[in-house]
Amino acid sequence: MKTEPDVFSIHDLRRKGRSAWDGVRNYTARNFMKDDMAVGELVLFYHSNATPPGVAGVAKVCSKSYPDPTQFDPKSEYYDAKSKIDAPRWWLVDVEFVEELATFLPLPLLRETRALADMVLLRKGMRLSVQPVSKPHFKWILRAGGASTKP
DNA sequence: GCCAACGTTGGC
DNA sequence: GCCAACGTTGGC
Repeated sequence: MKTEPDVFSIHDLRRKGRSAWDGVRNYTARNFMKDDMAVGELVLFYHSNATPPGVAGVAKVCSKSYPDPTQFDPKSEYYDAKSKIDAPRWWLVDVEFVEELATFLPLPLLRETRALADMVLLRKGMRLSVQPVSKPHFKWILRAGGASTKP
């Protein structure tokens, strides 16, 4: 899951403990949250639009998917007038803090790592803010980042 | 700040 | 259903 650290960083998640992953307004990313993420599943926490960008930590899915409440709030920047209470367009999950990586893994390092050559994150033009990570890639990142989390 | 890549919108 | 125009993401 990608987030801009200026907006919401791994430290913000550690401080809050858990957070609703609201504001996602891309259908493909939404579908992953709505249909594919199970409670207890581990998540890589990626800092985008940072210098450098990279994987900063580990989180965990801690709710089933439910409609993103910000879509119904006219005062929210994520308000969607086309969304109806009985037919929500946008869904999310809650995530909880697991750990910050002992070693931040910057994007250039990931790019030069052969074991990650076919990682979704590294594909040309990939912009999805919620995307799948294969088990081998996940394990490599936990190990390289000095994580204590077991996959 | 630039711009490539991609997604969405809306006219037809 | 097509596709041009536009908006957004996000690395650099």
